Amino acid sequence: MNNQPSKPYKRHTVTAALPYANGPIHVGHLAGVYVPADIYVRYLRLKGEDVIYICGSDEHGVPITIKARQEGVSPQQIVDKYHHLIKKSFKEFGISFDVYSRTSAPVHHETAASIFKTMFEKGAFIEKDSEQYYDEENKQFLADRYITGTCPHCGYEKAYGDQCENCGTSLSPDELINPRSMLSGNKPVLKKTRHWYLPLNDHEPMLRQWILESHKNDWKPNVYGQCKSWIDQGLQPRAVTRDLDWGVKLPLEGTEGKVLYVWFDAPIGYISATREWGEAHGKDWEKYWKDPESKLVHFIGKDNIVFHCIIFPVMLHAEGSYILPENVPANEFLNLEGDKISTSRNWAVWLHEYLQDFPGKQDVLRYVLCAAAPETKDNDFTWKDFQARNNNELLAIFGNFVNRTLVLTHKYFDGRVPKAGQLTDADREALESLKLFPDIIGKNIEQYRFREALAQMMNLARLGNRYLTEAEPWKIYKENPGRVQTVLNICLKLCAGMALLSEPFLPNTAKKLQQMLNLKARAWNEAGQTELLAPGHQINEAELLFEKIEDAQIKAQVNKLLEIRKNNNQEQVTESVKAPVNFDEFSKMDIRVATILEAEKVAKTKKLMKIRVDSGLDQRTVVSGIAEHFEPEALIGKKVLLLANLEPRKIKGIESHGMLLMAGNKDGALAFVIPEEGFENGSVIS
RNA sequence: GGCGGGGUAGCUCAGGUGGUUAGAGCGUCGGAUUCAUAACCCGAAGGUCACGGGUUCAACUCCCGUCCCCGCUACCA
Repeated sequence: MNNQPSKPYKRHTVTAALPYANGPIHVGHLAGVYVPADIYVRYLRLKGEDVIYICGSDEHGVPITIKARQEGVSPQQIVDKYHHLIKKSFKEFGISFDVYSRTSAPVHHETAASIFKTMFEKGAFIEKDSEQYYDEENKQFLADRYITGTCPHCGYEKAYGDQCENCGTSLSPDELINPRSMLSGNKPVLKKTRHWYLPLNDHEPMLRQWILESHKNDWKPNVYGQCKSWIDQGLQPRAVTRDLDWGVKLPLEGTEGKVLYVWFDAPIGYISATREWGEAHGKDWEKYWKDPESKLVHFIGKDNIVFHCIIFPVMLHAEGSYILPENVPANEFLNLEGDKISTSRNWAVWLHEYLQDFPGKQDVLRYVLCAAAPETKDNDFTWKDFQARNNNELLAIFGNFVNRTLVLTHKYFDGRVPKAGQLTDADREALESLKLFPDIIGKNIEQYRFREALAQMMNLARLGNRYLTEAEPWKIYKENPGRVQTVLNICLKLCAGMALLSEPFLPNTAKKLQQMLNLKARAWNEAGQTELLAPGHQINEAELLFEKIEDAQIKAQVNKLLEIRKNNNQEQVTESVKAPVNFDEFSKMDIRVATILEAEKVAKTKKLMKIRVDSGLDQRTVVSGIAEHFEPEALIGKKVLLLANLEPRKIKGIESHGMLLMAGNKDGALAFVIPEEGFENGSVIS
């Protein structure tokens, strides 16, 4: 990460991951992607660089069509709702996109279709036919999520084609017993369909050279390692089309009902957004994507590494005229109060709610999220930490130094910048240190070390506090007002430096401070210079930059989360009640007491145990997913309940005849279920 | 199970081609101070650098093994 190639770039193309338009933005998104990217581009702008910051809503894909169905509205209505909510909250929060577009925009459909077409004409795809479930009444192929049926594992009747919500198992549609189309309720039929695949494997030499060799030292370890892992495991062709009516239509004859797979069209959204910006501002957008002197950087979360480091670059490379990203600084995940953030479980701090609950405190959240950004490993957001960082750092160190300086300037010199006299060693030291900060902070930002950059920015304020305290102007004013002039002159210079250097991190605070100092906006490199404020310059009234956040406010937020946690636990209980069965259905089950004779772990699995049982009728082999909970030796001789007439099934090459019945609690622990006294093998449960 | 990332003070994190007393911020405790939103400033306590082996004159830093957390992946009848 340290050896930045010193290639000179003429311009910067910075993208932030497109938020999926099926929910609002939360602190995890901000800390991982939008805040770091925003700091980066604000810094580049202050350096006078040519930079464009691109984002937009990702609005295609099956989950949005599902959500639309559930709510009885069109997919467009869903994405409209979230697109506007997201766009508005970003704007209010101060994420300074040059353009925030959306993938349902006509310019995106055109761009994505055209890129597909170019690739198609260059022979970048392979075509393959396969059989997929089709709803004859609605005349359409069914996405995995649109097929429902009985879960082959737990018997839950409303399992989806990709996952059973009851037992959490991931499925494929052909595993479902008695599959039904969610559109018509009919039994779907298998029908042949044609799809286009991107042969990622053909591009392996390019990826090896580009990532493994030329970016070995400047990509983050998590990103580089993940890419290496994927490349070494061998890449597979990946379908780029789907049978769906929500998305970018294929620009080929005779392909009605087919759209680009969402992962293919989404990253192209960066390009179409740039095009939209270029057309609106009369700028040549293509330079930002095609000129090798443009530096392309993708800010994303770790879940997106493969798309931005492998798949999208392969697309760009196959298209032929595009540049590849110079870096992809992916962050890890942010947890909330110890638990994973979850949109569906409402376990999140939502940006639009934060903006309501803490009006005018955008910079506080920016500060906290940057200081605790998950740069090298997952991190935890807590309200207590939020409060502490505001009260003990922003307010006590940054705000306090500015306030002390301005109050003293007004008190002694009527708000006019005093003239510096003879400099002492301490004075010179302070000014020398100030000069170093633009470079120190800037270098850290350029290397995507935002936490360290922010800490350095705060060190400038610490330096100011120490200098001021040691100089003690309030003590010496009477006998030596000339000395006080020099001290405050230097303190004001430090404040002026802070007013510029804090801008990428705390843009609203920086602006406020610049207004208080009556300072015109300057370039980044001027921050270290000492003549920003001329003697005699009139400054404005001192206002507080930050206010204390009281315990009550924090308590309210914590309580809100506790309430959500409580609701989630209750919902889990009610949701897991299965559909009613009648007695006949129940009596089909042949459940018997059995004894475990042998048990061994199945090789190369985490959960599977191969178990030999005596069922009273016979001895048989059962494969059971309990290996995480028990040691094989501990099982031998144990009495268990056996579902004896479950259809045999091969698991990992082993034929399993039946199923062991276990009790499982909400923590995921398992326990045996057996008769109280030693009933003999074969005893029937009814 | 495979692959990747991580495991360093109460909390959030730095660090090192191996080399004297392992660093910072916040928190805690003590002192000093009053210009300042009980804030600032000074000082202290606090770490077997996940665990076990090995290489070495010397390892937190290199090698092997184990455990734990996160992600991808296989798998869950």
